[in-house]
Parts: sequence; C-alpha cells; structure tokens
Amino acid sequence: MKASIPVCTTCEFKNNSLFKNCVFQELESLTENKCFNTYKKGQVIFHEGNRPFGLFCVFNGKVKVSRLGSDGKEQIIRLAKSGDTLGYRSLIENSKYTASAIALDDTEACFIPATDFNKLIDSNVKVANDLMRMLAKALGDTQDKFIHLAMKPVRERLAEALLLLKNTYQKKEEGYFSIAISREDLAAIVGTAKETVIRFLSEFKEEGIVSTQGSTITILSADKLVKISSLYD
Amino acid sequence: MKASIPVCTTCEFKNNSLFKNCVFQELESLTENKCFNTYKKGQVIFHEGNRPFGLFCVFNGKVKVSRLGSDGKEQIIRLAKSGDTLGYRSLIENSKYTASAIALDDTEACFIPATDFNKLIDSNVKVANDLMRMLAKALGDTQDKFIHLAMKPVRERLAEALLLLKNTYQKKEEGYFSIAISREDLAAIVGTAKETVIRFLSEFKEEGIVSTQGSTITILSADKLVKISSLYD
DNA sequence: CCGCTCCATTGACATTTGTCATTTCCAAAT
DNA sequence: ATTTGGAAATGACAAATGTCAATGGAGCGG
Repeated sequence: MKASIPVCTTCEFKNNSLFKNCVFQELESLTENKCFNTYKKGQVIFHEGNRPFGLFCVFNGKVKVSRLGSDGKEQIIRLAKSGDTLGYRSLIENSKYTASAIALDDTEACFIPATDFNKLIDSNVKVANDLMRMLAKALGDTQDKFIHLAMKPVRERLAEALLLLKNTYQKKEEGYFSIAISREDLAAIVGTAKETVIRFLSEFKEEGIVSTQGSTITILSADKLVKISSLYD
Repeated sequence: MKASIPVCTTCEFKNNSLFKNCVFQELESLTENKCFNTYKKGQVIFHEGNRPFGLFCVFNGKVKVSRLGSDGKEQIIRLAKSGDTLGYRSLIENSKYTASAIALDDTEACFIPATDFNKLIDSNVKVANDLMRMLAKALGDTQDKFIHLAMKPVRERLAEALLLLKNTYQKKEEGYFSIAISREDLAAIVGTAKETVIRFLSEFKEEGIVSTQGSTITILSADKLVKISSLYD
C-alpha cells in the first residue's frame, strides 16, 4: 500500500525541522504546492552541478550528501534523516549544487519550490532566524569535520563516524544500534580507503566494540568509541 | 603618529563589508559604541573557549583563525583581511568561540558590542540577508577545504594555499605578490607538517614558480600554481 | 662587528595509509 | 540445495607523509 502525500500541518517531524516556527497557514500553503517523491536506495535526489529549483525535506529514509573527485573517490559531507532539509545552501547562494544527494536507503522526500521557500523566509522572521542558525550550526559542524580530518588518524575518525551514524539514525529506545552500510560509504564518511576502514573495523571487533554481520555493523560499546574518537580533543 | 579611531561612515572598506547595506544613521550608531584595538603580530584577538561579547571587524593587518589540537598542532581555518568580520558564527549560535583569532601582522580592528550588532540585524533586513549569504558562502568555502583536504595531496593543497594568500592579501596593481609567512603557519593552512611544506616549496623554487628570501615568499607564476592545484578538480 | 637565537632547510628514517591482488563470505536467484 | 555475483576481508607491497636530528642563514641586540 502506497502512503499518501504527507501534510505539513500534521507532519510528525514538523517540530524538529526548519518549519517549527511556521504558523498553521504557512504550513498549509507549503503543502499546497509541494511535490512528494520516492527514491530507491542508491538513487540520486539531486546532482552536483545542477541548478536548484527548490528545497528537499526528507520524510523517511537516509540520505548522503557527497562530492565526487575526478579520480572517482567520493567524500560524504553530510548525512540526512527525517525532517532534515537538503539543498538550502545553494538556494540561499543562488548557485548550483556543489554536491549530490543520494538515498542510502529507500527514501521519501517532499520538494518545496524555491518561490514558496523564499516567500516563507521573507515573510516570517522567525523562520529566517532559524535558517540562519541552521547555517551557523552547519558551518560549525563542517569546521569540526575539517579539523578532525586534519588532526586525527583514521582509527579515531572511524570511531567518530560510527558515533555519527548512531547519533543520526538511532531510534529512541533501540537497544544496541545497528546499521547496514557498505564499507565504501563508511570510508567516504571517514575520508579514507575501503580497506583501511575494514582493517580498523576488524580491530574494533577484536576489542569487542562492534560486531558485524555482512554489511551490518552493531555498536556494542559506544563508550569505548567515544574514548577512541576523542583521544586528541 | 597614532591613527585616530576609524569612523564607519567614511571607512574605506565599508562597501566590501557586512555593513555595505547599512544606512548612514546605522553606521553612525555603530561608530558610537565601538572600540578600536591594535594588536601586535602574534597577539591573540580572541581565544577558543571564551564567550564572545561582540563582533570584530578588521581595519588593517592580517589575521588567522585557527584551532589547536591537544598535541599542539595548529590548523588554520580562515584568513581575514581589512573589512572582514570575525566571530560572527559564535555570536549567531550564541556559543563560545570554537577557534582563536591571532594577528599575523600588526593589526587594527574595531569591536562592535553584541547588543549593537543584534539590534542592527534585527532592524535591517538587508544586512540580515547579507549575513545569511555570508554564512552560506563560508559554509561552501569550508566544505571545499574539507573536500580538498580529503582528496588532494599536499603538493596541490600547498599550491592552493599560496593562491589563497595571493587572492586574499594582494594589493591592486602590485606586480609579483610577496608575503612574509612562517613555514609553520603555511603548514597550518595546508594541514601538514612544516618540513613537508618546505620540501614542496623547494620543488616550486626549482621549477621557477616561486622564490623565497628568508620567510618571504614571492609568487612568480600564479598560472602554474593554478594548474598544480586543480589537477584533481 | 660579533654572537645569539630563531627559523628555514636538508637528510635519514619510521609510520601511516593507499593500492592491488586474492580469498572468503553472504545473500539472492535459480 | 546450488550457483553465482558482489561485497567483505586479508595479505603483500608501494607511496606519501610525519618525525627526529643536524646544519645553515638571516636578523637582532649588544
């Protein structure tokens, strides 16, 4: 059974999103013009170099935002989950996408046309301020990643990446956190080679910090990962 | 002879700054409450971990914004010049500084109290929008640096760093661009070790791309640096 | 001008990480 | 259950970069 198009006014992620300070009527008019799209695992949501025509808001699933080097190496910039918005930076700068968004799982997302989005932030100061804070936070996060890439060895960055996955995608009241992720994607988060990830994952397994089954990784001791990841903080 | 406090309404960097869309009266009231500070080369303007009380606007000189790892290794996040603002991200997020700002040369900067700054962006939508675009641009720039750090070898990043220095600090109509910068600072921009920088600089010298004299580096062929830096773009 | 100190430079070597080739394992389809 | 394709895992090696130690040069204060 196909789900019907989600309505912004009743969206369960409304209060964790950029739209938490919208009034009822604003949410109604967002709903009116938006599109609802579904993406299979691996499908491209938007592509580096293209011009943005609006904003994506993830409803369901997992999304990676990444850039591809000319040698084919991929670097993941951000992970997105339900309620997260995609493509806002390019929209604000009025520039082309500098990264691509790709579904890591089957994903559903709403698309809000640029005109509606711009109207909203021009008319609602609270939302504009939230957007500003969102940018500031994204900038801080990216600076952190930059610093860690420059200063921490792979083992520590891998621990950090696993914690990032947990913090981003763990459901409430889930016991041990598990996620199915290819070693290639994991390497693209960490900024290293697939084989290097596998080696350190094996170490973590021997130390009882994680277990794996196929591509699924289960975190057995987040505490130890925290310790490993912050050795140089 | 000591220069007097610069007046925002007549500041020569006004139109290249965040305040380019301020009306005359707004600039006047900024001038009223601001402080003017001078910093010797190497002096700290603000320090990681401290709470921001306002915004710095560089009047003269060169500033690095950087973070220090626990092992003492420094990574430079940003270079600032006349007209640039420092510390806006922490102010927006209402959080502590996550990096320090240090004068690379003798530097003069104005300090605008947080209340004045907040008043300004609350009352002037244009300035608020400029600030938003500034954040978006900073985010894009930082993502670029992150990607390059992950994908490019040191030689290319060094070429890029030299171009960044030139683009940031070259005066108009200057012939060859020269800058006095310690190898340590250069390494902190590139994200590598001092010795590694020196080695590649020596290569560049042999290839006639740069020349050095003491700590001063002169760029003889920016074109070649562009080619080197973008091998992987 | 001399000596001192800091920094640039260079060399030798260790370590980390990337690359390539091979094997093993899992999971889906027949 | 068997086959088969792709991904995970492992091993061997190469390349890039970091680290440590030693040398040399430039600028500064006496």
